[in-house]
Amino acid sequence: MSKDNKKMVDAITSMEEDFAKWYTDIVKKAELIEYTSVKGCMVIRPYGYAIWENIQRILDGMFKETGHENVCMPMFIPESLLQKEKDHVEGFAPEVAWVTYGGNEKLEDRLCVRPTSETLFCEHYANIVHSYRDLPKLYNQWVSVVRWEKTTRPFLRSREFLWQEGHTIHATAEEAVEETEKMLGIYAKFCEESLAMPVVKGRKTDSDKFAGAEATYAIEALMHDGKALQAGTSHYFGDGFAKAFDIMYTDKENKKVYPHQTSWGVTTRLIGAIIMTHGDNNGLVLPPAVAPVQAVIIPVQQFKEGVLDKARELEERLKAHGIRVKLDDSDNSPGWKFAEYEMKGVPLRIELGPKDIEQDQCVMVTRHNREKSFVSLAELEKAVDEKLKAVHDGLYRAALENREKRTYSCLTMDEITDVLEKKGDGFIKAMWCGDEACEDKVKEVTGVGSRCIPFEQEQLSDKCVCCGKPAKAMVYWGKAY
RNA sequence: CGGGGCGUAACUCAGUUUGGUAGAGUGCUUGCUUUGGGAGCAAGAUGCCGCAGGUUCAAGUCCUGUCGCCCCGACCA
Repeated sequence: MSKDNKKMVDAITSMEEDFAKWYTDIVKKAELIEYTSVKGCMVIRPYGYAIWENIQRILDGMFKETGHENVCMPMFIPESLLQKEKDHVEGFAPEVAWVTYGGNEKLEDRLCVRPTSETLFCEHYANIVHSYRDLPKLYNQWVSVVRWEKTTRPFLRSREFLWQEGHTIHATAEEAVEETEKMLGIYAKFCEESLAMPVVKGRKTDSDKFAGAEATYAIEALMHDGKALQAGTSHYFGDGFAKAFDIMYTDKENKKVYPHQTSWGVTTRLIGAIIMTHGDNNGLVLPPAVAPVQAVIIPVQQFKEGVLDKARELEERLKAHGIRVKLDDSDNSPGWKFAEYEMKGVPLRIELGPKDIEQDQCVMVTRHNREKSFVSLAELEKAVDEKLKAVHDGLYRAALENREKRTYSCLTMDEITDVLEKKGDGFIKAMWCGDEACEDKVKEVTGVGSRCIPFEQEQLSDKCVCCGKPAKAMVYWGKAY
């Protein structure tokens, strides 16, 4: 390990020592969350919430650009409504929280706290969709949902979590399929362009489908420890929900027909993905697009005449340039501040002391590689733009490299076991016959489950890795969060 | 839901074996000196020892119960 990369912050457990502890250390020390007295329910603190706000702002813009409108559904679903689609209720019933009393009165029809809102949207669509002229409806909502998880982890699996859920309804199957794919594409684009996180786009196997869906698509990312994380999903429902909820419209030929639906979502889990994709042993590393603070200015010998004034001048210039900038003029030592903002993952640090002012320059250090450079103050704005872009590109490249380094092609079960043992966790590419029994067996024998059937297929062989019968598709396998 | 760990100051933890005045480091407050990688000295403030019962002259410590959290597995965004 080079001098430039050595661990400067002792407060964080190193990821090689204990990845899980490293993760929780970061989440706490970077002040993203605080635990509460209810298991699995966390306080998202200002710094953590600001990341979510940036994610929201960018994604919401992308949704609006593609014609979606925001709505807000109630948080309660009567049990009778949840029951209407058989697969859906079977999938979610084990993890819903129930409201059984209203004040002192026991409720006749108990209410579940929404674990997802398909049923609510369906009830509503049944009321407002009557003619082909009413279609499509492209709705989205930003809300929290509750799923009573047994084991919980901040951002990755909490009992209440924030998300957006898009719910659309279309005249034709083709249109709905197109929507499903389009939204998956938007998620992938967002992950790559805003989170600097490469993802694999693909379809889930039938056993992994959303409860009630005809097809589920997902983007899968590989974390630093070689485990896979589902970063977003998009579902095609066909007309299954429409039939269950009796949603019909009159088409151009004056015939009553069923519409076709989709739903898609990403959650605050994305914050967990950012941590585990880019973070290092000095703390969080944030992609510039969603960093609450993109550049921090740290004055050195700030008590000396003119230093703070100059620092404020830089702050104003960068603000005017549209940079989210913070000047830390607290009386902590510069060294303390360096460590603090590294822990918090601020992409760019700008140091300014008497020596710099004398030479009309400042020092810039990029968080991901700690590269230091001297920049003439005349070029401040231009340099910041370049550095932030360099951080984004550097993060993306490193994440992609990690994924490629940890992606292995295997032709037999023994090869899978062998690779996992010798190289550690990662993505395993292997052929599959399409039989669920084989999928289960791979998981049982090797420990890796199917992540997705990627859109970008490769013909590794013509035989299933498990049974040897003709293969239908190449599948990405991995251990998952 | 199974396995493991833990609840004592804001944080990390010692003290529980063998009952006897509630502790340390960090942080916090104030002052002075410092400032280019978590500064130094001095003075201060901070505790229903998770909760409820019990045993005892006496419980952080022993007994019974209970609540909660963290980690690892199976399931899930």
